[in-house]
Amino acid sequence: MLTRKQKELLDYLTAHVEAHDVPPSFDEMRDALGLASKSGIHRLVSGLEERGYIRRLANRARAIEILKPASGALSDMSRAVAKAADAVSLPLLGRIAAGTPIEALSDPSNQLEVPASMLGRGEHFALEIVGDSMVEAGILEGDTVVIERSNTANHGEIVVALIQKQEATLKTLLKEPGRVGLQAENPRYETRYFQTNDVEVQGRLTGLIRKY
Amino acid sequence: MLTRKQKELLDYLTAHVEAHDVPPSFDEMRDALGLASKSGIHRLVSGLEERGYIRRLANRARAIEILKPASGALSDMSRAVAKAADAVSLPLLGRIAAGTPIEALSDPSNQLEVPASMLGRGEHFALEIVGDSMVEAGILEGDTVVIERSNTANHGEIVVALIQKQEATLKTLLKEPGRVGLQAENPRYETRYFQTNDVEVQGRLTGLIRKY
DNA sequence: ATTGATAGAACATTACGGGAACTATACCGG
DNA sequence: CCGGTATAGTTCCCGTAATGTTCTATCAAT
Repeated sequence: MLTRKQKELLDYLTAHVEAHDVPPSFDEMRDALGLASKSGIHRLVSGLEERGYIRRLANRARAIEILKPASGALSDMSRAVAKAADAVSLPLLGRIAAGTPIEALSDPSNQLEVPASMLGRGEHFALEIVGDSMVEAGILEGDTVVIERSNTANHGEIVVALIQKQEATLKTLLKEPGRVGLQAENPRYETRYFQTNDVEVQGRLTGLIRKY
Repeated sequence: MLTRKQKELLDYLTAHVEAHDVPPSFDEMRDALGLASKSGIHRLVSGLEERGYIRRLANRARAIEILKPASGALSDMSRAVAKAADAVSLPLLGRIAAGTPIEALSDPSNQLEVPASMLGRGEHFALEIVGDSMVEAGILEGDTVVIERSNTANHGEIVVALIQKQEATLKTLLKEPGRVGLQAENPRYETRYFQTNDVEVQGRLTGLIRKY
């Protein structure tokens, strides 16, 4: 319902009221959002009012009342604590390699903590890398990759592909007319080509985590 | 009640709002469903509105409100669990490359969320990689490395080393009698050797995070 | 041919940023 | 109460980018 900037302002408003019991002035909002002019703030405030998140009195200083607080807002005290919890737990589904299907590992205890910033939209899961077929792309054996579930991908993206409904592998996707290629990032492996129907994209690579 | 595509879009909408607190734009929806044009999205959105699953303001960016969330959203095995997990916020101190000192970047806003499991006991910080001197170790330009502050390290470990109190670099540490070597993991760079006193270990590599 | 579903592009509208002029309110001293 | 002044809020302009809407072409299936 809100644009990014509107949400940003609402977050700030909520936090400011919690901290000071008084809504901020336009200039304070301008500084808080890093703008150089108040006019932009005015528009954002109008947008929030239009959408019913705040109510205000015209021409009155600091006359903003918050009707629907920002959902993610926390009080200043709890913010410091909660800052450490901005991560998400993903299911570690198993291991993946060239040539073998994903070992099912639906043990629910296998969860991986992932920084929330690594996630895009949609559903994600994690896989542990086996083998060296992607070393040239900086993906080593033992690394954990974060996959965003998706049944489409663009040419050149690294994807989890299911070949003929049997073999799952992490490769660079090559979309060509009438066929698709799965390219290993290692000169010792050859690119394999398949009929478009034989390759099913299960997800695309979103992040990588390695522990030393 | 819904077509397959409509349900797919509603699932995505629900997930996006849950994750970002902000509805997606038409372009984001287009990408998420793997379409090449926004016109299809427009029709799906209209369908959802007509059937009462969402409400929206005409001509307003991201002005979609979900009335009936997708119920099956949680059923998928690979859905991200939106619960807080143990993570820690580390200061992103700057960037590091072979040959240049760390660019000071003490902007406190540059914080990186890191899964707690990646950390050891001591103090940690993060650095962004510049250059390709460690590609053979799977460390690429743009990656973020997690460093545990330490002034000692073992032979063969990858460390942040300060050379002659001037130049900071990420290299493999070679401890030899009477001297130390700093080895790039790239055949195009030579291993450099220094007097033991000229090389100061600032920390050792603990983890690596990459976002695609 | 007809229908349905996109792709593609053109077009319209909104969002956002900076700047400045202007108005309204609060406050202060006479 | 009055004027002066500082603070706060409003409105307009411009320009650019992002976003939303609409139309036509295309293609596949019937």
